[in-house]
Amino acid sequence: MDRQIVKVFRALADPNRLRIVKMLEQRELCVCEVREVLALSNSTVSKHLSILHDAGLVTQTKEARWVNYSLNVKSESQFVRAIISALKSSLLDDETVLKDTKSVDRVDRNKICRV
Amino acid sequence: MDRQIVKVFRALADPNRLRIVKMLEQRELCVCEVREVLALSNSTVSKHLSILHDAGLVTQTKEARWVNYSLNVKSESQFVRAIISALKSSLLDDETVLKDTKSVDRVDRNKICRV
DNA sequence: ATTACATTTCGTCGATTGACGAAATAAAGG
DNA sequence: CCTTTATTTCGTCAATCGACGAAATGTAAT
Repeated sequence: MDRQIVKVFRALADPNRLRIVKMLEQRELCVCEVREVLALSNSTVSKHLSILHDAGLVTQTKEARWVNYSLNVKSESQFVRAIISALKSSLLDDETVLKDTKSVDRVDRNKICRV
Repeated sequence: MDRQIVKVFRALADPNRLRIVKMLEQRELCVCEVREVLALSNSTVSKHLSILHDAGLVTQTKEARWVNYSLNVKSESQFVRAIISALKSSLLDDETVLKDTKSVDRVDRNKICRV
């Protein structure tokens, strides 16, 4: 059984990781920005992003002190692209997602990192 | 957070339930036919199908002694349809799925139900 | 070189999940 | 009506998972 596909579904089977993916539809984020919006600990957020990365749903790049995470919209995997696309048109009026969207607009790593 | 979407991902986060969905792409099946192919207990299979049904991925109809399960390709939910479609074009050369496909062709409730 | 900062990893805990066998349920078949 | 059959539900167990704080790591900034 193809472990990658199971990993994708597992990655998205958690509400907080779904929220992260919806946030990353908006823009690239670092761990502490995600932490700020989700109100979880740094370690928990880091673990969530690691799971999403391992599933191939997000990419990570280093920029100064920050590791930036982006949605992997150009994945080699057609399956991953199809899932990301399906999610893009979903949860559009979900209350939690809408609230997160506003928070993503406001959050600024230069004001909040460290803790 | 929309519980239905989480349910869909959770439902598909288990390898055996993925196998069931791929089997149902072929044809409608009853519990004992799925049991035969997956080599799991009746109760486990029943539970798996219940989870898939609750997520909106499969439909169930009663026919004589049997409850038949089918893939919900005409779901009201565009999201569910997109996921089913994404899976349709995935796992096409997966060894386990290919083996299951052959077994589905052979399995016959009139010869195997009961335990 | 040292310090500061952002992230990752580790260990622990309580909750959840997939497996099973037994019991219960639904209803077809005789 | 009674028996048989197929399925569902229940209870238990071991494994996994998401949360946390602390420790470790990587490296930019000074």
